[in-house]
Amino acid sequence: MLRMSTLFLRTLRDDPADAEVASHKLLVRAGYIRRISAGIYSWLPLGYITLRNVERIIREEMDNAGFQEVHFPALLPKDAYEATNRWSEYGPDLFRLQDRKGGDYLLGPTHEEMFTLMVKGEYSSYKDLPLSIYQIQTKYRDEARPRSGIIRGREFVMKDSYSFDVTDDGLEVSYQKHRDAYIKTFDRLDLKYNIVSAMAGAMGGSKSEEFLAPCPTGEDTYVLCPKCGYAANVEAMKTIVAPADATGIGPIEELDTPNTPTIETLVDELNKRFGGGYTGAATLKNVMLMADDKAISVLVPGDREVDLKRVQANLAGIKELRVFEDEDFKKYPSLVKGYIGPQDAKKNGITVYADPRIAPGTSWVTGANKKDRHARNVVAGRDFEVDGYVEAAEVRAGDSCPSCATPVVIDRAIEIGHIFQLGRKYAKALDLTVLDKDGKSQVVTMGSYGIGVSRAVAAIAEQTHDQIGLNWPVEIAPAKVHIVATGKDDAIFNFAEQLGNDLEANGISVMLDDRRDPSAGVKFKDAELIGNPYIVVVGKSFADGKVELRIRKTGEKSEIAATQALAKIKSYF
RNA sequence: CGGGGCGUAGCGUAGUGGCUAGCGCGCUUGGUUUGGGACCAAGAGAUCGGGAGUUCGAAUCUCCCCGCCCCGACCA
Repeated sequence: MLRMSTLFLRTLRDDPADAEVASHKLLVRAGYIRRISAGIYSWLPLGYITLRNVERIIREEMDNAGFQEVHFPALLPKDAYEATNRWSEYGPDLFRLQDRKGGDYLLGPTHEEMFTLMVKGEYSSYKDLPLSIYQIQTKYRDEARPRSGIIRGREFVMKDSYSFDVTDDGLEVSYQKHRDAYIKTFDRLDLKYNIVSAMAGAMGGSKSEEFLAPCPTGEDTYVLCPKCGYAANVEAMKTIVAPADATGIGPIEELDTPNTPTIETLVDELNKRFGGGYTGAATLKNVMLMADDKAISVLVPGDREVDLKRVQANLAGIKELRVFEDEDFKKYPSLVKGYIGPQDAKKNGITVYADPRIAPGTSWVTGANKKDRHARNVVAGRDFEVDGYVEAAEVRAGDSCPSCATPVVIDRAIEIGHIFQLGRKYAKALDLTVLDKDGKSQVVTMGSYGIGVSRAVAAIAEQTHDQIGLNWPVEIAPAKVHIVATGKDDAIFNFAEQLGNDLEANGISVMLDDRRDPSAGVKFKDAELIGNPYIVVVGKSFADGKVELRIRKTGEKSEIAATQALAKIKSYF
């Protein structure tokens, strides 16, 4: 039983000055966490109990799914990370340090390498697979910008699992098992979430889905179809456009368009000249990009910006992608800034990628590759060829759902889980092979699956809190029942103590406010701030043999005979 | 890394060159209170982020450094 008279806890009346989001403010005010440094937090008793409750649920669901728990150090030698190139590729996000002999070490940001090596050390036969193992570990990433309290820290707790299979089909099965386990886990954590398709990105591999907990303060944006439920990360959103019929469209017509280097000026000029009807969407924008020192051109409708993240996520193997700078234009003198069109791209040897909206047969107004000149009736596939289609244009609310064409909405969320089919990248790099039935060596295929444990605490707080404080689900709260004893009558405190003991004897965790000094108001405010789901007030009506029951979530209050309290509360669980 | 803001007691803050750095919360002691963050009285608690400089005099002005927050870039 948590007795508030001795609990290591100080609640704060004011919001901390360095907190912006609700979970951060409330977790600090209610005495769950304290900041140590940017993105690094300590857990006080209430916070640590809550964190362990979340861990417990995750652990139970992983164990139920047949995954086995192991544990790695956070402090690791660099060797394995050199084999997969991540010692250099991970860049400044990696916490690096040296031992007294000058040997290089790191604080693990994620543990694919170590798990791969662990399995390599023990197993060498197809008969041993499939295997899924996991750990709950503190991870370290020297984030460029930690933010939002515990939502994005430099030290955080993660549950990471890894699956090992011989075949692609086996990987698919392991992946589905994890997906199912995640659904059970997040349901038990009482989180609202969407499963969205994502891009595998830096982790390598193919299929990937994110579990996103919708929340206005979340830092991920994703696309959601209100009708069919299609959900996708913005990078992974697909654009479906039917090819157009260009048979009636006349030949290219070059126009004298002085001083129209931007889409706005061009549209104004076109409308002046042709009596209206032109919008930015009718123009074709040629955005020049540098992709790892290679110049590429990306075509998007003029009313949309290029989303670099989408381009990068959809073009395999590009490490760095940036827009052209003046220096780059100097290297390509034939490109007339503001008047570039795709018609001459072949001459310039530039690879042209187009957003799917630039479908074959669509007709555009675009640059004529001469200063102050544009061209209209420029038809894709007739007047220019594209080397490839790539999702490039920014995604907007109202864009068509790729599966049912309903206008989608864009929502914000916290990423609480991410599951990947990694494939053989790590196994190959670290030479994890098993012998198959025929005695032939096979490279193992892997999946990797993460849940942000400490982040989940914040996400739950974000989704459940209200104006007056935290408001935990029963399984997460520091205690299921919060007993508030008010007044100064010893009989009240004795009864509260007895009720607490009885509840605990029945397996119901209790926090007891047995402080003698604070006024009733202070105790009520604290109870509400701390956010345990059931509050029992033993106070002024105790003289009439009654106590008050409150349900934190609904605000519902009721009086009940003190002698009935135990039975009544037991019936809640 | 670019832009913006901030750093004064455990927390929230006032203080734009002047005397002993002020207030609220919290904390200690005594008293009065006791169902919605009580009241009275007396206290403890601050090298004003650090260093250098300007000045008769610096929390306050200048320079350098450090730290924190927000937006962006970046990021399982």
